[in-house]
Amino acid sequence: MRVKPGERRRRPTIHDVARVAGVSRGTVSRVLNGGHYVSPAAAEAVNAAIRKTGYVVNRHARSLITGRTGSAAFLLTEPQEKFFEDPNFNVLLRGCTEALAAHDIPLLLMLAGTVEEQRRIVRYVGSGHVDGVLLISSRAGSPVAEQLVKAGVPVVICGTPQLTGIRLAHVAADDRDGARTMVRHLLSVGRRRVGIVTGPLDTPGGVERLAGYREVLAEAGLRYEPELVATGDYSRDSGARAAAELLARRPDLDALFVASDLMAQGALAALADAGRRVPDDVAVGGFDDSAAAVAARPALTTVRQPWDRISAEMVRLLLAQIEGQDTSAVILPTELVRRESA
Amino acid sequence: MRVKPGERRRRPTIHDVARVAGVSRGTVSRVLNGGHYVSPAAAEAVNAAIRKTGYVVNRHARSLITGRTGSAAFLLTEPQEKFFEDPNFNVLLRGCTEALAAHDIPLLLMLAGTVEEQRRIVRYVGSGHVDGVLLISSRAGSPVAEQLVKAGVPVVICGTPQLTGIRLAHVAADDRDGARTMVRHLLSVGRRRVGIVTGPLDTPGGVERLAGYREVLAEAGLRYEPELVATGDYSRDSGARAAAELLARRPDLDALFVASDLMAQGALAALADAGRRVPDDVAVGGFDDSAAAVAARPALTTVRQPWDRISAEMVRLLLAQIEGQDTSAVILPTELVRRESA
DNA sequence: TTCTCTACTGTGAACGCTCACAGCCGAGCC
DNA sequence: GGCTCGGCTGTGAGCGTTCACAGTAGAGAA
Repeated sequence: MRVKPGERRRRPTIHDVARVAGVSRGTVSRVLNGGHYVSPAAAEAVNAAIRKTGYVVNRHARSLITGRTGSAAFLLTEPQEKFFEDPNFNVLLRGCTEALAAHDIPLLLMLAGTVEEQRRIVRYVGSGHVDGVLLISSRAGSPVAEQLVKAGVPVVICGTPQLTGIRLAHVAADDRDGARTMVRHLLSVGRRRVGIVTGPLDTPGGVERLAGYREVLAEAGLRYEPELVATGDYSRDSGARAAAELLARRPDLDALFVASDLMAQGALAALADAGRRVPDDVAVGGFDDSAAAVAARPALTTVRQPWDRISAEMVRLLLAQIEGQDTSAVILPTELVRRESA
Repeated sequence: MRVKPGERRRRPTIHDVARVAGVSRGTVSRVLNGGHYVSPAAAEAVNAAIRKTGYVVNRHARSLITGRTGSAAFLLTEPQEKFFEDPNFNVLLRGCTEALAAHDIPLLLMLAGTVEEQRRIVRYVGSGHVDGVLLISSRAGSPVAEQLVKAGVPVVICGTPQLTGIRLAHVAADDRDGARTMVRHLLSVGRRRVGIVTGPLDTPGGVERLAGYREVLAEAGLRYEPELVATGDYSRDSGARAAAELLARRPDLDALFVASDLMAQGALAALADAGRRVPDDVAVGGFDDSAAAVAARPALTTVRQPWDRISAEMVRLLLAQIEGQDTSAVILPTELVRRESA
């Protein structure tokens, strides 16, 4: 609508501003970049000229010389739906957006759910369109990370990356310790037949939480029984299915550690269907402390992942990398949140 | 991680490729842009040199001269949560992503829920970082659209924009006609006391669907009763509240037209709570034909919004605008989808 | 042979900005 | 007065591309 080909008139450049303000390009540029070494009179004239001409910097020209774009990407390498319905995701995205906003850096959400989209995005990002990438993926070691790092793009991963040849900066909660804390809690309230619904076992989070569970059983002198283990995919439905399965295998179950709040919601439903009271008959512990934990009935006792700190650390590491610093991984502690379910 | 300041070696440029391939910059550039007027031998040498050097174009340099970036934005001007839980949103996003992918254009999702973020994003987009913007907002006439258009950025809006001074390209379903179709259907199955749960009345969609409802009542010789009208905000809960309210006011209600499937889900729950059978006691019609319609019990009879065509048209208009063409608005027809609820 | 035409190639000039440098001016010090 | 020094300013170069243009060589027609 509007704007015909020819009509699209040339946007004012720094030259135009300089001419209108009666100063040189250099002075305009200095005003644009902090205003140091500029006399008040000149600064005033430049600002007036900018308003008058409607000047906006051409970021391409600027980026060409500075090598910076002033933006960052939040890259999802799995199908969007999976994330959008995940309560943790929204918290993380908001946290990262705000942390970057403090540096006046816009965050661009990019979706690369298919291999073809991944190629497109890697090419796009690799050719310099953002200063860095926050990579989100439950299978955190996806080849995308490697490709980006090889292309020289600063990358920080959320979660623990799968083992790869190169070291990858990442920020994660201490999954194993969180699981230990929860299982210890379940034992401390007198439970002995503790089942677990794990996340996918091809993800670090899935593996680590199971490992924590096993460690605590061992330390309490309890036997590890594969019969008490079922696996879900972090969705509510899978939690319900897994819980029903455990209940069928071991009707005498008296506690359940579910590796995500969303799955725990499903598990609560399955327990209710089976006529079990929570926490009286079966104590249930979740993981995440997401909105789902509070919404659940009964409200979930869970392990809090410090999403605010995770997003803050991710942004901190990314900015440091952009500055050319060497960054390392950050593992953050979790915290037990007691509610009604255990 | 890795990449120390000095270590960040200069990326190969088109010069390097030219030197390695033993040709000129011009020839390399031609290979990069379609390969016309390049001899097979030269093309081969250039491609080999690109592989050898690991060359990737610098998009800033390219954009500086072409004025294009090869990317587009999907801009949300309302809080993310609102969209992420909306089943329509995912369909629309996916459709736009795919339509643009056919042109090898990556789509960047930008969130501008707060006024401050809107400023940041408008500045970012206005300074040339994307070729065009697909603007999504229920209150489609938000100032963001005007600002972008004034900054010379191609914009296509999803939905009907509020009245503003400037004409805005947009794509929308024919809300009023869809509403008419649904209400006619409810009357055709013998209902006479038809209530309506509208969307917010400060949005075009909310207003238009109500208008369609009134038109059909008039055409059927029925009186319009404000008592039969309640307003929601497109959320499930608001649908339940509105339906309960209508039921309290008019217990003899025999049909309900709910302006979104999600609200209709809520309405179904409220009707069930009130002991009404659907469709026997009360026929219920939704709007959208989203995933919620199929998931509802009973499955919703609804009005299908052609999201696939909407996204395709949005992209078509945007690309046309980017080419400098004048584009107009597109209104697409809806379709009645009969299921169990009416 | 000469001329034209086509396919291809190289070169200089942008694009709009930042950066380094050099220069200017006036104040303060010797 | 001469010197230094700091604040401020203008200028030229260059970032890595694309684009327009000029130019070359070889094939085919006249």
